[in-house]
Amino acid sequence: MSAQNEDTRSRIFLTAAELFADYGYDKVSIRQICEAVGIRKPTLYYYFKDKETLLLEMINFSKKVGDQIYAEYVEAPHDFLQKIHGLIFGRQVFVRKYPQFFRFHAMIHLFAIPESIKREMVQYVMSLMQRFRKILEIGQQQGYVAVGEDLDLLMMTMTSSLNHLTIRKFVFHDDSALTDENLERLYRFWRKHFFLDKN
Amino acid sequence: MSAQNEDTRSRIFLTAAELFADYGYDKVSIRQICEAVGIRKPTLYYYFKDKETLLLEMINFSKKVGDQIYAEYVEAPHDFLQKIHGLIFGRQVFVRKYPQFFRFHAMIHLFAIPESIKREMVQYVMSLMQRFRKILEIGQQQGYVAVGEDLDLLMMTMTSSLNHLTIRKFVFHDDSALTDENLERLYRFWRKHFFLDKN
Amino acid sequence: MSAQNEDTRSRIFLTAAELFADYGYDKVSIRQICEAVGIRKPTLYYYFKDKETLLLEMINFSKKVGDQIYAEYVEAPHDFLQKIHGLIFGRQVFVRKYPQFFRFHAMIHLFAIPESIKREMVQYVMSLMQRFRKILEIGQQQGYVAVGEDLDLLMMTMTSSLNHLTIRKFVFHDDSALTDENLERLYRFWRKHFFLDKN
Amino acid sequence: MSAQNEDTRSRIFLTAAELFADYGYDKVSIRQICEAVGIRKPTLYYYFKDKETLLLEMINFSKKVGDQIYAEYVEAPHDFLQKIHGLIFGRQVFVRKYPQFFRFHAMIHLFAIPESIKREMVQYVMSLMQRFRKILEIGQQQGYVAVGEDLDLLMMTMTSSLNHLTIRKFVFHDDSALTDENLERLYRFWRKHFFLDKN
DNA sequence: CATGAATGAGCTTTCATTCAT
DNA sequence: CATGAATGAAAGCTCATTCAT
Repeated sequence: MSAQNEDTRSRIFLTAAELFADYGYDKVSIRQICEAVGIRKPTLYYYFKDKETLLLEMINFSKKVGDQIYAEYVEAPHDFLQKIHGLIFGRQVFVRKYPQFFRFHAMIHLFAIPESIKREMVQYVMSLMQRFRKILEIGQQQGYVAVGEDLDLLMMTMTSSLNHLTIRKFVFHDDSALTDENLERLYRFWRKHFFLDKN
Repeated sequence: MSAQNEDTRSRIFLTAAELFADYGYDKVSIRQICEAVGIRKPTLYYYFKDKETLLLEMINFSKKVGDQIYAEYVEAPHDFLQKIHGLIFGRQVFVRKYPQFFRFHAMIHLFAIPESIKREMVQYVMSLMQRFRKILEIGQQQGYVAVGEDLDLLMMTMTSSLNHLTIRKFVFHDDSALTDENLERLYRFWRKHFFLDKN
Repeated sequence: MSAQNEDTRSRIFLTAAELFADYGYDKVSIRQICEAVGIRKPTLYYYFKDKETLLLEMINFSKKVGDQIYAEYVEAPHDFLQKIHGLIFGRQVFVRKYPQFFRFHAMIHLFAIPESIKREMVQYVMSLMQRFRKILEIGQQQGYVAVGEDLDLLMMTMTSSLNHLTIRKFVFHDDSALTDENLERLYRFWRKHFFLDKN
Repeated sequence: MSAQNEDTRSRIFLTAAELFADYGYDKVSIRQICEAVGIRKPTLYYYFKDKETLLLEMINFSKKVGDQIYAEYVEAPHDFLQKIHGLIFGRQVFVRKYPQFFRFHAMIHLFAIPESIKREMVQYVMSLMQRFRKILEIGQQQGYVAVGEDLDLLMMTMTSSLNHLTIRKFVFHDDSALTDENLERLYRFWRKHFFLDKN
């Protein structure tokens, strides 16, 4: 693959990600993407079989990045509180590394996409939940989470808070939502209400 | 307005609500709505200026019902815990009273809608937040919420949990999410983690 | 159905028949048809679900007319030779009644059409053959066709000659092919070579 | 021209012939041909100026082979009946020698091709007819064909029967149509009905 | 009140073809 | 010899909307 090639391809990729994040998958036409990239329509089809495939490749890229960050910031650390901290701040790493892309990643759940892709996404989110539940079990073993705690509700509460902030930033364009300071506040809130202090 | 008139109008209204909830606002065509209702397109345009107006009227109806229920189940009760209980179970009242419509109400946040409408919706949701924050302040006055508690985060945590369950039911079609039993569990979870027992 | 309606619809129908006959089904675009008729594209789609349906309706009309003529000119007469005469001159009746349409009828076998439609057409032609074979059997009973004659070959020979002339006229634009005089010649040729004189 | 060169060229040639025969000239895209051959599009354009030229070269090849066989099997033999036999079985020689190509040869008349090419083809078919008429005149001289016979109709009848069988095989996929046995039957049918026995 | 008929603008996708390398 | 990259033109089709009746 020549440099030119890679360049055009990834320009399509990133531009489409931004547009999809801004207006939703099917409000964005191929024409719009092409105009934004500065190519003609058949060129886009040279790189991506069709619109759905373009979306799929973006979702897969999203997942890959998300998984990598989750592995590094949540699963790798040994200490439970560090995992929790990583869960919160891993998002910031994503945002900073692929700013345009994170918006896509955050929005993708919200807009109308082909049914088949939607089903796959639901599957994926479910599996993420399972993975996260294991983290909480480790927290219990390490004595940070009370025995008898309702882990499902705890998991849901934490996940939904984080998503809420993300949506507030990217859907409501509320820039105060996802600041480092705010996330630090969230971390303290969780420690205070949900986790035991071991000392 | 004759009875016939009103009937056709509300049949359009309800049918469109269901279709929008099922497939998203702009995946549903005027044609589809008309076919489902059993009328021709100009008839729909007789009752609703255009597709956007139809959506707007549905959103306003949604708000009205939501507000009524909020007033009755959250604002009316004197005791803070009753308010919280009402916050949770008011949704169930909505669901049972206008089943098709609640699905619309829950989904509307998630799909691509005209930008102007979206802005208005964001405004509305913000104002709801403010209203809810007042409830928490009352909780503080009544001694149920700790002095020094981070009310913003508390509010966000609660709101997002409830929304999470709603989405799980209507987007992920997970019927186990929004059962009475589950909501009761959530109520206990909140009481245990967030609210003080006054005795 | 208003008169206007019927008019536009049948103008599309006839214009498309001519164009299809001239250039073949998929060399003719919807745009071309619309321009020729003097309407816009959505109007065509108002009357015909899609291009394939348009073709199908034309084929069915073709069949209907063909069948009627076959019944009247081939099956109705009692005497075998009259049947044969009707077989030949029935075509002329079709040509004169629906001139544009007969061209379509003659060409449809020859051009690329959707596979599903093609299969159905083959079925139909086969069934016509069966019907025609019965005519020859009657000829045998009436003593016009020799006992022991190879009816399959006879049938094939006759059918293919007629088709040949038709193709020569409509594909090769050889106007001398399908004249009354020529058909009369063919009739005599058949009588001389294939049929017994009963006196 | 190198061997490699010739090889690629003829692979394109044969593959295109098969595809054209299967789906028709303009239902087959350059892309499809290239994928089937395993080359990229510009390579095809290196060997053939454009799609029409490719078709033309195929038609010319078709003609050449057809002419050769006609010369050898129809024109070369001295005895009229042998010529007729050759007319019938020459096709089988073609089929066996260039199986993929004969299908193309048989189908080419049937599908939409550029108008200019079509005109040329009609010319060619007409000239074949003239050539064949000469054969029948020889038959008359040799006493196999009755004086006063309508040679045009005879010619047409024979040609169209043969074409009919070919079409039945390649368009209708009726494998029973073009068997040696069937052709032998046809030969006997002709002898019996059209030709005089000289003894 | 309701509809038949019509439309402009737009959609996704594919085509044959070219040019620099 | 062969290809990666690009394109103008056109395909079939659907959309929200309107107007005369």
